[in-house]
Amino acid sequence: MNLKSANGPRRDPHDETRRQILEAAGEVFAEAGFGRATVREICRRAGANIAAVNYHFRDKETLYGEVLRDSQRMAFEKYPPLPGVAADARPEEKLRAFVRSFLLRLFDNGPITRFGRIMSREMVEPTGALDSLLKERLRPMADLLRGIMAEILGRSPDDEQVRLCVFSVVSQCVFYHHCRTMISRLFPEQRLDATMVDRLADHITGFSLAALKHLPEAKKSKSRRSPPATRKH
Amino acid sequence: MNLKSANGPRRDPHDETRRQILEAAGEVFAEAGFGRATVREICRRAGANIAAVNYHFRDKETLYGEVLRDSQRMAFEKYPPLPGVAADARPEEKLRAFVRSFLLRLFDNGPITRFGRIMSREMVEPTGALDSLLKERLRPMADLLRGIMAEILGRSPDDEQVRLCVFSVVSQCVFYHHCRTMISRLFPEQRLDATMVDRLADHITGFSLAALKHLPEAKKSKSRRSPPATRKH
DNA sequence: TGACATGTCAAACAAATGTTTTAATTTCTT
DNA sequence: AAGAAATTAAAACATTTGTTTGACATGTCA
Repeated sequence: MNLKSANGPRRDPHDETRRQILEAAGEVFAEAGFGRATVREICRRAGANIAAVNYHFRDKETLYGEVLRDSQRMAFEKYPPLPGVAADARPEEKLRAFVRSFLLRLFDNGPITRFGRIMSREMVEPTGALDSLLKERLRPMADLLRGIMAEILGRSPDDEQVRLCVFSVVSQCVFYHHCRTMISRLFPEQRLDATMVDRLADHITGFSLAALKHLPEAKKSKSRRSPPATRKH
Repeated sequence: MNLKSANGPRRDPHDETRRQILEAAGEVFAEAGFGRATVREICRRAGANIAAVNYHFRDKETLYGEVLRDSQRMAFEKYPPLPGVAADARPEEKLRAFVRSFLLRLFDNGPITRFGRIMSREMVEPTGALDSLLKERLRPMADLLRGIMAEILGRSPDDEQVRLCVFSVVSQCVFYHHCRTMISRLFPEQRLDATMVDRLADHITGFSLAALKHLPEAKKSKSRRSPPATRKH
């Protein structure tokens, strides 16, 4: 009888091969994407046999799922959405922290970069591994930002303008990472790494807050929010 | 001697197979990307033999290049960057037209959709076919928008803030198309098709112009820190 | 008509890939 | 230490892929 196929291999603390495969898979998937990545290359970098992937993980797809889960967890552990921001802080401050963390999550050097790389590909051709990530991480993130935006605008989180403004902020955050090859070619003077994060965060929050404060008035659909002025003055 | 490999096959006007392969290849490349697309599927949809791709085009890669060139030409013929805008029009009006055309180019129904789909993939994993497109189309577009933005801001086109604002506008345009699978899942109420283009264009231009008009004054080359947000250092 | 270029087709080729198999080896338990 | 379980290793398997080959068909023009 084959225990592996039923319960998977034992998770010994000294299971080194499995860990190294996960590490190597992170690199390869981030560089080549799921389709172009090969288990042979993963095993080569892990110093393991070709059969190791199918033994320690069920198949390539399951391995990919674990890689995505792992890199996502690392990224959000190091860069939570609102690091050290008081719950009652001004929404403008929350927005700035949110944008900064977002950018850092994408431009951090080291293994965390994988998360951004893999996510970029998931946007274009999503895999099944995206579903759980969406529920666990992305939806709470979206709700959080929607709440911040609603507070700044003095509107309901379900308002259409709030949703569009969420898009406007998020789009600026993902753009620099997602389109970085195009940016580098069209604007070689634009640096795109962790050292630029603060400057980019300054611009994005400055640009967005200027827009949010002076947006042309649109009809409020179902405004159920009382304090209309979180204004500074 | 084989003339095909030297000069390519004759371009007879009644060369139907070649045209149908180009058409089918457009579909398949847009749906699956260069890597996942197979010449067998392309030939099947074109009703042609498997050898047809290598006969009429040199190989899969050359075919991809012609598809990209074709779809790009169609997209910009139907939606030029500034359709019917006078050269001396106000920059705000130019910006609105630019954004609208940008969105239409991505969300047009029909064969033009392919351009957006293929470009999305080129962002994540660029191929050699991107180079010529970049020089011919994208750089002029970028320069055009940079000029508009410089005029609105009253700054030099080479100013860093101008560049960052270009990014802020372009990012909002590409976002809805590039991240449409994510948007659909997180915000099912958000429609994403040609019927939404006008509304999206209104929001993007409104948001961006509000920001541009009320941007906090930045020095020419130094970043600024306005709010009392820094806690760590 | 007959040579010739051009296009089409079925088949095969060569390389790559995920996975499985089967045996050897290591590790753990008793 | 002995047997069982877990892990590793080499090889092979089954597909899929882009590409090529060689035969055949078709149209053109002397």
